[in-house]
Amino acid sequence: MIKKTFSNFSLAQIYESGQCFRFNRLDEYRFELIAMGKYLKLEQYPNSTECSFDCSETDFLQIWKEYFDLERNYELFANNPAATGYLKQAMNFGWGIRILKQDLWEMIISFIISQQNNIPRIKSCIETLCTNYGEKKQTKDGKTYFTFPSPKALSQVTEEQFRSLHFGYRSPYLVKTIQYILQGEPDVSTIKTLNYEEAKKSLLKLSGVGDKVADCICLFALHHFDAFPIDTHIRQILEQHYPAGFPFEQFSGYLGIIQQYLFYYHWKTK
DNA sequence: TGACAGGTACATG
DNA sequence: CATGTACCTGTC
Repeated sequence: MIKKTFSNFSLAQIYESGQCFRFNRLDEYRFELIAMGKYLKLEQYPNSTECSFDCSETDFLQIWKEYFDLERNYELFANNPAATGYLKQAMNFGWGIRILKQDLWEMIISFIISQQNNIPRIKSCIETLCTNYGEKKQTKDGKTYFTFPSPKALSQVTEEQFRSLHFGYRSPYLVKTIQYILQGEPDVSTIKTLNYEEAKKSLLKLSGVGDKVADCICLFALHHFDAFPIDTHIRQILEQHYPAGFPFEQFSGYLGIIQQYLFYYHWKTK
């Protein structure tokens, strides 16, 4: 266990913000995460700035520091004078949210599954994928877990098989997208080098990826902070609280974080 | 029972 | 281009 201290960092809020589907709560202050081929246990007592990572110092520095976006100063955003009213409340409420930097391939598949779907079912679908097609591994405590399946592993799955695993109408989207990516059209490693607009354009070529899913992928995998995914919740917020229009231009460079504050606040207070 | 859940593809005008 | 609609499935 290594312990680190941060400001603007809350495991509970990150967990509840719903950006990661393989982040689970074990009890009030303990969480588990399966990501980047690893199993990570985390602990943070309520209202504590200290967080424990059950991993080596090397893994912390090479993987988790970037994954949890720990180098970024989230305080700066709160000091924007344009942050007033509902947004100000949302920022104060979600003070500990970080934008995770998750695996691109995993986010493409996960957010295709996420459409017209609720979080428990999204999670269950993804776990089904992992247990059926992921790599079986063991933690140092002997606990079994499954990594997120590779493109090659998923290329064997037919539409009928996806349907039998309860993916519903998303099944053909998955089959096509997996095929496109395996053929390198678009090329996933190239997408990582593109700017926001180009990356989004590229992602929109995939089947089952529309405006909202593309923005989620841009934000949660590529860290394009100008991506502002508009889903049903955000649409409601904009209609209710910003009928004259939301001042997007005031938050250039961190619109994605603003989106998460708004989403989380609305989600938790609905 | 039917609406709804972090939408998208496809068909029309 | 903009609007309308079908679509799997589980839960309340």
